[in-house]
Amino acid sequence: MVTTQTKPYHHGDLRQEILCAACSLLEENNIASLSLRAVAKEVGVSHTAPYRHYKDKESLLVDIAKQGFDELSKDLMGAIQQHPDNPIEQLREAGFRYVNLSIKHPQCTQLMFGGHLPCDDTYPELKTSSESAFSGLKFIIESGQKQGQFIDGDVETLSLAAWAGIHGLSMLLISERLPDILKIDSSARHLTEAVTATMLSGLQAR
Amino acid sequence: MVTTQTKPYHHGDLRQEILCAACSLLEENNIASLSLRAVAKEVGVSHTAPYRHYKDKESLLVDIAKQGFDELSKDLMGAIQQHPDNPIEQLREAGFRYVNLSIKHPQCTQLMFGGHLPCDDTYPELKTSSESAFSGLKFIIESGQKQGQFIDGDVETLSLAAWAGIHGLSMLLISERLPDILKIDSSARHLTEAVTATMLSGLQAR
DNA sequence: ACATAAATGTTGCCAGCGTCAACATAACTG
DNA sequence: CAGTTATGTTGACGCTGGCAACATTTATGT
Repeated sequence: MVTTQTKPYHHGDLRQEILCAACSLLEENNIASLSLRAVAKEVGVSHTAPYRHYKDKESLLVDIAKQGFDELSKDLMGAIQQHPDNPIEQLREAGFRYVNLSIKHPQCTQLMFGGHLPCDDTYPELKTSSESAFSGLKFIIESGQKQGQFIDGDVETLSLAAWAGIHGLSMLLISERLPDILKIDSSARHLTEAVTATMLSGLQAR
Repeated sequence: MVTTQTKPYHHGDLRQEILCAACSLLEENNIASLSLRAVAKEVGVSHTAPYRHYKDKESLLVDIAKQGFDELSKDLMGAIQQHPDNPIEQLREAGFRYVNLSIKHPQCTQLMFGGHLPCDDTYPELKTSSESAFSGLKFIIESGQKQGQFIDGDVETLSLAAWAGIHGLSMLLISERLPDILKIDSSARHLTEAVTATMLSGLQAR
């Protein structure tokens, strides 16, 4: 009787609207200054309406972060599909996508990795989403090892090495703590190329 | 006439005590839940006393972060001195120290890199301290290039590649977002060794 | 159909926070 | 020793996250 199948009672899909507005407001400012009340006002509901859809502020933040991890997973899968059977190019492309996504949603990235959320099993769905992203990288490393293009060694550990390089660059770029000289002389793409190349060189069998 | 030379008026070096207490409380919980009022209570002064020494809460956070960068710089310098004229071992040791410091002060590390503070020229002393830490890494890379142990290339860019790898590992470790399997099977030291080795392999001339 | 329960949204309230203004006191300076 | 400055306190303000009580809309059972 309604347009979408899950359109609830009064407002329309308020949970989704809250999530969406929260993402916008988050990127417009930063995590610290994101208030549940501002989100409610943005959507046009009372300041306690969000509590009908999220237990507390943290639950909303978790949902935002989960969305970020899912988008990251999708991007990494895209990188794999873009270069079938070519782990080297897959890893290079994955690096670009990882960095690009971080730059596109810096505040969300900080939320995902900045220690703002508990990482134990309080939110199992968040853990699932984040580990799914990591498994994309693992797949690339494993493929490369099978094809003899990457060095042998524990898959988890080598994947972590690759992840660390890309992740570190992303975090440094959005932390804006890089020396000016790097910001002036080099674009993010150029720096990503350089970092990825170094990493690949360390991973490749020879 | 007094025990230390800079003991001011009523309290004793209140600024230092506030800074110290803030660091403790920060690591006991997290950035979000660190309140100026709690710091004041911890030190035993009224809730506005800190404003005589810090313009606002952010200024205090900046001071904490600056202290973190200075400690990092010192640690990296120590790594250089520990292995004179051996850039490879210097870089390996620097990696260990970087990761260890992050694990020792995870909340402070998040404060330093988590996008909680403005990174423009609002706080020049913070920028100075953070760039000083980076220059330690640059020195190692440059030495290695001069000795022919590291590949040629732009020093800034190669240093960034090294920094990214170490930094990424540190951030992933303290974000506690690593898959369980890595936490169970591997100690932080083991993971650091692996990541550093991969990075070194990518940097070394052959 | 209609009564009842469940889901959803609002109003009002509370404590805690950062911060400011006004005031109080201690230390330095002439 | 008077006056200025540095330091600390009290009280207030608006904002925040969150709870309780209430209102309204939708779903459900008979």
